[in-house]
Amino acid sequence: MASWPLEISMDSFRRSWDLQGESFWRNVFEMHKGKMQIKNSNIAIGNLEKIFTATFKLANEKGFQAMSLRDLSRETGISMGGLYAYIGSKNDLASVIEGVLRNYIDQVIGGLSTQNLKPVESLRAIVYAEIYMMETMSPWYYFCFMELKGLPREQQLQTLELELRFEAILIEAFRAGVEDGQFVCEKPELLASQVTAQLQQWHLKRWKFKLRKIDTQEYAQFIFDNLLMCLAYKNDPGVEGKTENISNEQSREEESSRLNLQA
Amino acid sequence: MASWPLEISMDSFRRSWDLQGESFWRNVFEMHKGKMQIKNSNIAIGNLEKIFTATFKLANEKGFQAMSLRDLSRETGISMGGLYAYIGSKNDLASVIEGVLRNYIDQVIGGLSTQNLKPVESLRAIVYAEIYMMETMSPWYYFCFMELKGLPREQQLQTLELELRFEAILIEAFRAGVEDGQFVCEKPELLASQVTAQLQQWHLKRWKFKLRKIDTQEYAQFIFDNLLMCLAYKNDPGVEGKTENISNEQSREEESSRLNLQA
DNA sequence: GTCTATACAACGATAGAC
DNA sequence: GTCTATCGTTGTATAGAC
Repeated sequence: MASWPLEISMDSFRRSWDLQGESFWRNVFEMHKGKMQIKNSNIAIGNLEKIFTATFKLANEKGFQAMSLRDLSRETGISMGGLYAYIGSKNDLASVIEGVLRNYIDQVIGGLSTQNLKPVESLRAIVYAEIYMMETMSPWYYFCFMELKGLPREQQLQTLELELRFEAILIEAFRAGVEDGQFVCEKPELLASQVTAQLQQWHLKRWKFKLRKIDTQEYAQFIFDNLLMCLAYKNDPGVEGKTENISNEQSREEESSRLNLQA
Repeated sequence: MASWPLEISMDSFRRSWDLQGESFWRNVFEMHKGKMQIKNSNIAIGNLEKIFTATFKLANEKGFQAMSLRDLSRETGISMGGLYAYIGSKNDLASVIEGVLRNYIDQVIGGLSTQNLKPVESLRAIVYAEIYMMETMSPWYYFCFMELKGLPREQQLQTLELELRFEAILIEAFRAGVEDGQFVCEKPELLASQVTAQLQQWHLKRWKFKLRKIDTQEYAQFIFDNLLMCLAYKNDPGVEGKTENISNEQSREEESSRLNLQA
């Protein structure tokens, strides 16, 4: 699979990682086709996308446990019996979603630590990659955060472990910068958890940023600038100062009778 | 009710706000005794505490929707029929919990804005008050965050509004400091949302801080110090520099067969 | 590969004895 | 004020026709 792009932009990230469109769903299909009865991939992929998308919509409106398979059947247009050709059980559906997301995250952050960048550039790459990843797979992240409790114990533990692994990469970048004399950092673990918290807001508090009209690029830039400030980093003016704000495409409007905390 | 204490410590906060013990539960009883059939307050208060505490335990283990009233009956030792003398319905129970917490938060942050402190001291007061509040009522906060989707639309909106109101208080303190020439702040709204995010971590990611042995005092101090750094605040050395870390009481150990993400 | 029809366990809620 | 017994509903899941 792709490695992490040197150029940092939403578009280049999407090109490198292929996180949407038909080939993305083909990947999802390949990842767990063993668990389903449908063999024809062309038919399966379309319905798989329908089922996952509908699950995100319903689970984000009222929660996965409160969502019934009758709801899911209505939303997808697939009958109750039909659904069971694609999923083993309701709980299995949630497990698969978590598995797919963690698999992708693993690949992305696996590609991060092998870079040979200077500490500042390394941090920039980490922050932007994570924000772009969360932007692209926002419903997946939100679902996994909110429904973690309902998953099997082992998946819960792996999720926590993944978060610690991500923070370890940040901490390593802090350490490298301190060694170079560029950073000052007394509590790297707390600073790393702060960065994680800010990143996760991008899917947890979408309503707030939509309300205040903050776009992806501006948010990533803010996190990065603030992180450097907390590391007491002083950059050479004009060489790699704050970059300009480039407004991205506007997010599509979606109206629904139910309050959607995610969109 | 009490006003916000000038002295900043966990103990003084608890003394001022009375957020635990019997008189706290008496307050909870008074707040919604209209909705329940039991008139004898001495009996009611004890069972009310049992019901709420058990709800937090079960909901934090598997989610409120996944928790059945039969689970709750088993955990509290009160029969199914008996429970309905204390709650109107299952959904009503969740609503009452949210209502009690928001009522207390309203009082605490209501007391914050009327203070006549210098900007730096005002921020310190806000950060510490919120952390102590979250520490004391941690299960309430966690429950309300995770179960917000399941509550009536109006309560969801009020929760979002409360969060914006809290951030408005932060932003006002930033503004006052900028006016005094003590702070530099280009994006007050984003900085405020960052502080909120960090504060909420204290109940959302308890497992992480427990693992890393971070106590309340250290965490609050870290948020405050970092906030001042993001505001480019330069303090007079020796006058109000970073305070020492005073380790608080160790949190009690709790073992359970289920993974508890909150404790 | 998709549907309708159905099994049956578990749920929230209530009535009425004590 | 608390319990046991039970109601009607809704849930997940499956069998078998097409």
